[in-house]
Amino acid sequence: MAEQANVSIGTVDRVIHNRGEVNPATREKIMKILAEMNYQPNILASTLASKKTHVFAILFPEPQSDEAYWNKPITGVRRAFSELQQYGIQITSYQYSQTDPHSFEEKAAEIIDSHPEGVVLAPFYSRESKAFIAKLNEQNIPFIFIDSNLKECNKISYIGQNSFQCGALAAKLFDFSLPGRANILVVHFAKEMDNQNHLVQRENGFYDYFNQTDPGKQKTLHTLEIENTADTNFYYLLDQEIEKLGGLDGVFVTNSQVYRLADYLVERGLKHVRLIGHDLILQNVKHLRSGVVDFLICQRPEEQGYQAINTLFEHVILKKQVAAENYTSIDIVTKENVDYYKEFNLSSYGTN
Amino acid sequence: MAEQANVSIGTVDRVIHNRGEVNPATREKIMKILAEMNYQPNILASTLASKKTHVFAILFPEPQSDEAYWNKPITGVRRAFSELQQYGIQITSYQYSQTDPHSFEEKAAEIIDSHPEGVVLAPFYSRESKAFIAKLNEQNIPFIFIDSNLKECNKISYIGQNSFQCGALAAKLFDFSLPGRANILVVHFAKEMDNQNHLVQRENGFYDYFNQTDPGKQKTLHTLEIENTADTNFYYLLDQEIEKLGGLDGVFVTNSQVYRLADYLVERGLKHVRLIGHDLILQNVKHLRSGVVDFLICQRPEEQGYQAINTLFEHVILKKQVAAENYTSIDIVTKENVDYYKEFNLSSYGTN
DNA sequence: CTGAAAGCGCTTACAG
DNA sequence: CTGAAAGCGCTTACAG
Repeated sequence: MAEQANVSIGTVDRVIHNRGEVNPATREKIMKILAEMNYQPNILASTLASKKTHVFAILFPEPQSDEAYWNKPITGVRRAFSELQQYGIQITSYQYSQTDPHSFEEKAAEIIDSHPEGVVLAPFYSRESKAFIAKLNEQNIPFIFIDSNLKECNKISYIGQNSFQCGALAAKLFDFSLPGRANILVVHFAKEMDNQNHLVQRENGFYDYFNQTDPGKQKTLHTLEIENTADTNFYYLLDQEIEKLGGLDGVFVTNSQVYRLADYLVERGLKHVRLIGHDLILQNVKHLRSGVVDFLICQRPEEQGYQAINTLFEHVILKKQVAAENYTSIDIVTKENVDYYKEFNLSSYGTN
Repeated sequence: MAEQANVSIGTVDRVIHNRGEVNPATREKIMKILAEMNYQPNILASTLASKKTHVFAILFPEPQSDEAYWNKPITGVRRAFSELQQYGIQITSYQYSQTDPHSFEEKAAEIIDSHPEGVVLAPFYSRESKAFIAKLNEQNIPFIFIDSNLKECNKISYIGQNSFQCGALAAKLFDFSLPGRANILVVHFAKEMDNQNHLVQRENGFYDYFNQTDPGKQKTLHTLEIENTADTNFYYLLDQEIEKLGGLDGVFVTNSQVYRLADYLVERGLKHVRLIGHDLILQNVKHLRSGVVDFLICQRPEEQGYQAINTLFEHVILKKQVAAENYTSIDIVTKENVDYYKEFNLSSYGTN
């Protein structure tokens, strides 16, 4: 190593990790030799010697059931953990309610108190997220967004889809399969969405596609917001809407709750309606196989969880440069290829 | 560790790696304690101490150009290498000609002579591949198939698509966008394919779909084999074929050379023809963006290369159980989502 | 058949 | 400001 090439030993370490206490002259000398020999630290030896531990915190929405979407990113986090625990990585998981912004604030405060070395969060509530981010920035804790993005804050990285483009893709698929005149409904199973919300961005992409390609206004588009509760009270809303439109040819549901619309279509015997929605959850797959749902536009949530942790590791431990925006693929899933989108599933890891 | 719990030290190592020379009684005792404490070896320490090196060989077709398909799996191999070289993994790359089975045999012989600890191969020529595999089995060298599969040989794993299902998916997309009567051509840019060949399996899946769903024979299907050379002499073949069919509504090209058919359609001004093919190479993407190609059915070749090496590492070094068939996703790529299928690209690593 | 020693490339107190 | 020593959890010859 550089030590024999020059003088000291632990001094080399001091300059590599610049923990001061080094004569500028010798520092220069060592730096030069390091550069010359293109020194690459051996992380194996390094983590073996320093029995240090690095804790990351994740802050995700609580899954509404065992089959719900938000279980999947956690699976990916676990896989990353299983690979990185040998480097002393620990992960603490925090969950907030999808209907209670206050729970987000509570968990965020807990995270701040625990002083993690990095955070992965899904910024579901944008106001509360911004407050949290301000705190993280104050304390110089690096963070990564997953699933949806917030502009203009110094995140390490965003990992997720381009929501606008998801909407455009859904539009294309309707365009492809519904030639001529058609009534298409866009359904949000959510309430009070602000403009940062990625469901709104999906909607925007959808409308934009037809604005670009359908100057003759062959397609009649309409949007409906339905509160995200588990009941079937929304059926009458749809009945009304369809009557108003004078028939229905297609429905685009902007999130993973498309199965609820599928249930409705089955209940009402509306077999000819093209239905497109998002995400590969069990209930959606059932309706995809039976032909009620035509296409599911999917992300790879396990992959996203896995990548988020890995990216944090690369940034925090390996001090590598990481990409600021990591847009994941927008997958079109049909009955024919659905079997090949089953992501890995692991047994048990102690992610907490 | 177990050492103080009992007696020795290097003896524990001897039983863990069973290099004999251990009294059966003490062996039992140590085994028991190991099990009790659920001993997990520390690979970091292990690879640090034993400055061993593990060499893997890869045997892929030679890319026909800088933009050709077979560059992509190599990129994935490089990425895996960059992560695993710290564990002493080395990779030697061998390439054979896609038009000369003999070159495959030559490279295979070189690999055998080099005594690698594992092999990843694309079994392009099935007869030659079988001979190679027989040798590998003889010498107990584990191997993994990538891209296409060979049944009934004790491979560690297959990593690639289900080709039959790719064909079915292509059929579905035509079915979806060409209602009623239609003439659809299946084009192979290849010659003398045996039945193991994955292009043939794609064709089979395609025909099977319509056999299942089109009892009224609304679709007229026909297959054409065109030798895989770089010229445009095949244009007249297509002209003839179209005349015979009395018009053309769709073409399915079973491999990545769909851009050649796109060139033909542009040249002949056949704008209304639906065109579906395989794989995300530059020339195909160009035609996808311009609207000549409607859908590309894609695999993730970088991902496959990456996974192949990782799987070999897990089997050979980590002694883990690995999945025997690792079917990768069958992605539908359109103009709208193509930007999100650009896989990672790395600068330079010394894979050879 | 089984110890005990040296060393892998680093980090971490601890002397000076 | 800078050495020198001990140790991380393992492996590898080398003695007995």
